[in-house]
Amino acid sequence: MDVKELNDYLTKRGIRPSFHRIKILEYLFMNKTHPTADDIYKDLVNEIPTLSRTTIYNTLSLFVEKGIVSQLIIDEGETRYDLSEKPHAHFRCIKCGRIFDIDFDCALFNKKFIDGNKIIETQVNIIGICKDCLKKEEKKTSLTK
Amino acid sequence: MDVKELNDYLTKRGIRPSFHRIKILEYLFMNKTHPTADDIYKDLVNEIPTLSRTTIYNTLSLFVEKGIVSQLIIDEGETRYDLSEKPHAHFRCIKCGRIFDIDFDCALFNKKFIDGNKIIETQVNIIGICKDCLKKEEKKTSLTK
DNA sequence: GTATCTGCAAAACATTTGCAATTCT
DNA sequence: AGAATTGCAAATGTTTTGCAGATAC
Repeated sequence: MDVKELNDYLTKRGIRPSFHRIKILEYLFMNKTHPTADDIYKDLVNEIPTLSRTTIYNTLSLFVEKGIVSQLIIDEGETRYDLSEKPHAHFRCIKCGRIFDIDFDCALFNKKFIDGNKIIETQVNIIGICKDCLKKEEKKTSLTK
Repeated sequence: MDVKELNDYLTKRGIRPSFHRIKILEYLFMNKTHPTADDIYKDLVNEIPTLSRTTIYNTLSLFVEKGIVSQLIIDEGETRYDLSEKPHAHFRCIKCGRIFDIDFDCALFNKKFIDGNKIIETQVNIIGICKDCLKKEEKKTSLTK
């Protein structure tokens, strides 16, 4: 996505395309790693030295409000952000801290109601040990033996 | 559950049953409302005036470590605590803020692995508007008309 | 009497807010 | 000019930490 496309992407969704907003949106398109506000800040501040955290927070909450970004509450103490795409599950590894998408289609994703309660969004968070960290543990164990 | 039972409950799980620990465990058995650390503190401090938040945090993390309590990450900025029972989904109402259990059996609850990644725990969080708040909204709408 | 438990006060975080400065039209 | 956007600095709220005092075995 080039700047013109990002510009249109925002305009179409009723968001004025300022320089910062385009940069943050571009970051989200390029880094589908469920970054925290601080992750985004730390990376972008190299490019835009005058950038402030407040702008990151302002922009992200605007994006959430307009529905182009969704909040992922999976860690204690910090919120992660994700471009809104088709619903999927998230896996968080307790060893390496990585969070990645899992292509799992929960029966709830298509439901509008459950027990009379209206569903807006369903988040499926899987906590565990990822493939890569499992391999590392295996190696350690076999060396110890 | 009386004090003796709570005492045994802790002892069996390798936790020394201090007065505070029993009180906090009792609270969790009696209030299955997914309280925050602060909820527990505010209620118990009436009974135990010298109680400190630190003790609540210490005790809860001990309980989590020993597996008798699980952490529920569903709200921004605060962790909720739950007696570990059979896996179920949680519903959070964005109007009234209430969080309650939903008896939904996600296919992931019984899985040990997904895509080669080891599953420790799966949390299913449904965000929406609860039955009661929907009714209130209906009333308002019909009055406005 | 030594280890454990508790609690205060301070620190450490992420996030929000008030307001002033800047930018855009 | 007037509205929207940005950014600093302070405030807020939750949780953690260091350490001292109390309690238990």
